[in-house]
Amino acid sequence: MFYNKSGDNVKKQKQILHIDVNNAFLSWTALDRLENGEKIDIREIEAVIGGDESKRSGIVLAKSMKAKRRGIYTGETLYQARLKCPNLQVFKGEYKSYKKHSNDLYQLLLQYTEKIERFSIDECFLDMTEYLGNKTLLEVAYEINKRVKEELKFTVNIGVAHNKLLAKMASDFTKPDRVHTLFENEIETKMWSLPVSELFMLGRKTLPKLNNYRIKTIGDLAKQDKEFMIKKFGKHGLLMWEYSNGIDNSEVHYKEEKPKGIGNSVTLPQDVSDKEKLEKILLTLAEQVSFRLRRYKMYANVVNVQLRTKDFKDFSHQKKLCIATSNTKDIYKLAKELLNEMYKKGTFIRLVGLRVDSLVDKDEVQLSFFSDEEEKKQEKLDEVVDKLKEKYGYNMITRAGKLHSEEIIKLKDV
DNA sequence: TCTGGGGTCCTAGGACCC
DNA sequence: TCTGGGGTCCTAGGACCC
Repeated sequence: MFYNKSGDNVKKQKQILHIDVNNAFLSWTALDRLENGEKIDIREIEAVIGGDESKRSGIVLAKSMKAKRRGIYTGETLYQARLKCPNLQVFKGEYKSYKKHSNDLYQLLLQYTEKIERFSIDECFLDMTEYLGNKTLLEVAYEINKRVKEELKFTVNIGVAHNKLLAKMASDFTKPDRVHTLFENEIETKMWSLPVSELFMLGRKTLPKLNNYRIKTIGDLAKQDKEFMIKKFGKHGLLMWEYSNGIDNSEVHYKEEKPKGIGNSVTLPQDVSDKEKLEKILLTLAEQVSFRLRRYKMYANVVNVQLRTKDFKDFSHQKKLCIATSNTKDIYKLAKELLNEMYKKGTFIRLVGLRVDSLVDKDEVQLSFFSDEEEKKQEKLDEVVDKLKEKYGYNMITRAGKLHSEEIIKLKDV
């Protein structure tokens, strides 16, 4: 606690940085290629990282600055991107490599503060409040920006502010390789003139609703009556109103958190209307999901199955398990039930998803005295299979039952 | 549209209980 | 009964993020 001139308690202002890797997947792929002796730096040409069109996942995951200047944006189809840019070069990504580069960045940032929240694979929040020493927040930002460039060979944008929201908004200003401040006295000049769609947590569904109320800029939103926003948009309305006014009291969550749910889903190479096939796919997904669950040493209480039809309609059903479990067989059994109750014969399915929710730590669960022999046997089986998977790689070990679905969906490394 | 996959959080309605 | 009101749990769906 600190004191102002009148002797009142005032909370010390937080000193926050938001680090955002520029065109992360593309930059990191560029580095890997250069390392392998390739001559062309794909950051310097019209290039994107894209999904696999033959697997019906042909979308843009990241783009170079040159591709961006052609109007290509993340999430659009490769087909659309090629129309805008006929010479576009498309490259595949490698998740493992991204993880490594992300860790390299994290290790460098740890030299400045331990209070780092890994917001995604390419974004971090730093709470520098207690770690500035005799430097200013801005000086640290420039130092990090320079060191990342020199030592890690990619560039970052850094937002400098007194809360996470403003730091995040700031890092999104002009790109790449820039440091931007967004302090309270700069909100009006730097943020309020932006289109309201630029505000964090304001998505494509909310934009037209706001436009209906003649709200076009973040400033327009900030000047709305708070109660009006709550009345029209509920909690989300309050959140948007606060964000537009630069209000955010959330902390930097630097302690590693356990997941609240774990899920895997797969877009099928062809639409499927055969329930037996869907069940096989569910078994494959159940193996994947429960393997990840066991790796976290957690149990699930809820199983959720998602289906997407060929015309892109999503359905999901979920159900509580009788007892929390991480058992492949138990999770698959309930998933199959859910599929059976929701699948209408003859419907063409494009995507199948399986996720587990309401996760609890394994050692916080009361072990049942009556867990029967069959259950113990299943646990042992999972344990043995998991060990083999850890040793020889996830895809080396399969169950007989799902062999057929392996022909349909090829698993990636977990 | 030739439209990914992994998450978190919120809302609304129904069941059930007091 | 021509039936109140509030709390909690469960489920389905949707919005948003990277």
